[in-house]
Parts: sequence; structure tokens; C-alpha cells
Amino acid sequence: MSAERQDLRKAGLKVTLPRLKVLEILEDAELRHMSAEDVYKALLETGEEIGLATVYRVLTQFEGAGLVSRLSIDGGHAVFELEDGAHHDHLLCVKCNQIEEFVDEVIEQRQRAIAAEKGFEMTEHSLYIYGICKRCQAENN
Amino acid sequence: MSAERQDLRKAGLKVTLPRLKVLEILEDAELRHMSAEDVYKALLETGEEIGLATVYRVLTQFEGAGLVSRLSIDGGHAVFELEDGAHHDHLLCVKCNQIEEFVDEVIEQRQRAIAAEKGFEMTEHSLYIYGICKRCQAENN
DNA sequence: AGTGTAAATGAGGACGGTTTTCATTTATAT
DNA sequence: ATATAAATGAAAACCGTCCTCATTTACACT
Repeated sequence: MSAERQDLRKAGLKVTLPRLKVLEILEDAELRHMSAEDVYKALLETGEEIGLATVYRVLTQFEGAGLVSRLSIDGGHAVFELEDGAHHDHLLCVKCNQIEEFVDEVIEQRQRAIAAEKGFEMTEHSLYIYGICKRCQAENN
Repeated sequence: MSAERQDLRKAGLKVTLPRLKVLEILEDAELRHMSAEDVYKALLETGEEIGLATVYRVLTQFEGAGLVSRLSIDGGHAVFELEDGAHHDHLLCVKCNQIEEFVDEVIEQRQRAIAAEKGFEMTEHSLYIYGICKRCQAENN
């Protein structure tokens, strides 16, 4: 049994062709961050006839099962990434849309402190730094 | 000439009734953070017959003119707030949708440092802390 | 292996927030 | 006053996402 089949079983999901294929796409993609549309197109390219609605459903289930996490990029569509258990925040290039990840314990700590100060029971947070990546600066277009 | 008229002129916008009324709503509202729909409803309550499309247009123009800023809440609709020149981040209650503001210079600084480390020229950032506010915890519903 | 049953899928339409279109109205410069 | 460019209203278009429902599929149990 492949590793993907096991992952799905462990997540309590029936092993179906759409789920296997979506998981493969996410694992094999050179881009770690993909929108539902990206996954759909990648599936088409590999010759799989899987409906867009199914892609959305599967990604949402994967999110619920903890296999992927969903990022809500500023003002736009959702982007998914394979969950690796390690929390991190994101840095986005506003020109090429490349996404980098980072973790900063100082920021994490300050956030907890602020929530506590305000009397909030923090459930989660989202931090995005927007900017122009090194490569795009070099191309300065 | 009212202060609102001057604000609009200064922003390079023609002084029209819809723009004046939207600005008044934002200034007089007890809620500092309002969606386009909120503003639209508030206008109806004051007896102004201004179309929702116009509200969206006006808010977008105000954003471009620096009169308001737009928050992109996780997964949902946009929320607008009067711009007061002072940068701040937000803390949102996931139960009552109340929004609080905060500024933390340590976090600001760490963000700049992270962008620099990664070779990014930072243009902006967005930080939202989600949680349950004190009041909602007390009601524990 | 065969089969019943609940779950998953595909196709297309619905949906909600936001934006566009285009004909009509309005603010401002002259 | 009037010309003209800009702003507005109403309705339709849009876009990402989700739902509906008929059909297919995976899995549990003979």
C-alpha cells in the first residue's frame, strides 16, 4: 500500500482516486502553495478528469483532517499547502506571487502577550508580510 | 464649508452627496469598522437612497485617497475604517466579530528584520489575531 | 469473489460579495 | 448660464467557492 493510501486511511478518509491524485499533486508539485484552481489544472495536465467541485471538496476535507492548511491571501482566493506540523507565517512577493515561510518566536510570544493583555483567548493568528522578493528587485520591472 | 467637504476636496474628489453621506456615516458610526453592506444599511436608515454599487465605488475611492483603509478579514468580506494615519494591527473576536486594534513595536521591528533577512523589500504587512473576547468568554455560549 | 450500503463524485447551477456597464444626472470650470 | 467631464443608479456580470442530486465507487460482510 502506498504512503498516500496510508495517509488517507489514517486521516479517516476513504481511499478514492480523486483523493489520491490530489494528494500526489500536492506532494509532487514544485510549488508548495497552490490554489484549488492550480491543483485542478495540474490534474488536467496529468490526464485526470476530476471536477473542480471535487477538488474543492477534497481540499476542504484534507484541511479538516489536518493534511493541508489553507491560507487566506489578502483580498483573494485561498491557497493550500501540505501540513508539516510546524507552524509558520508567510512572506509574499507582490510581483511574482512567490511565497516564502518563516517562523519567529519573538513575534509568536508578543502575539500571545497582546491577546492576554486584551483579555482575548487566542485561537489563531495570521501574519503576512508583503513585499518585493530579491529576484524581482534585481529584474526591477 | 463643512469639514467633510474640505476632506473630499483635499483628496481630489468632487463633492457629491453620496460621498458626503458615506463619509458622515463613517465618522458618526459607533462602530469603527464597517463593511460596505453596513455602510449601505446605515445610509438607508438615515433615509438616503444611495445604491450599493456607489457605496463600493466610494469606499474604494476613499481607500485610494487615503481617507479609509480596507481590512481583509479571514475568508470573508472587506471591512473599512477611517484612516487616522497611525498604523495598527487587529484583534478579532470570532464569536461577536468585534474588532480591537493594537500596535506593538517589537512585532513591527521583527517584521522588518525578517523581510531584510529574506531579501524582501517590504511594502506592507497584515496581522490578525483571532480569538474569543473577554465578554464572549464570560457569556461562554 | 459477490453484494449491500453508505459515502464519494461529476455536472451544473446557486451563491455572496464585489465590480462593471451604460444610460442618466450632477458638480465644477468657464 | 452652460458645457463637459465625472459621478450615479440599476441591473447584469464576475469570480471563487459551495451545494444539489443523480450516478458511481469503496469498503464491510457474507
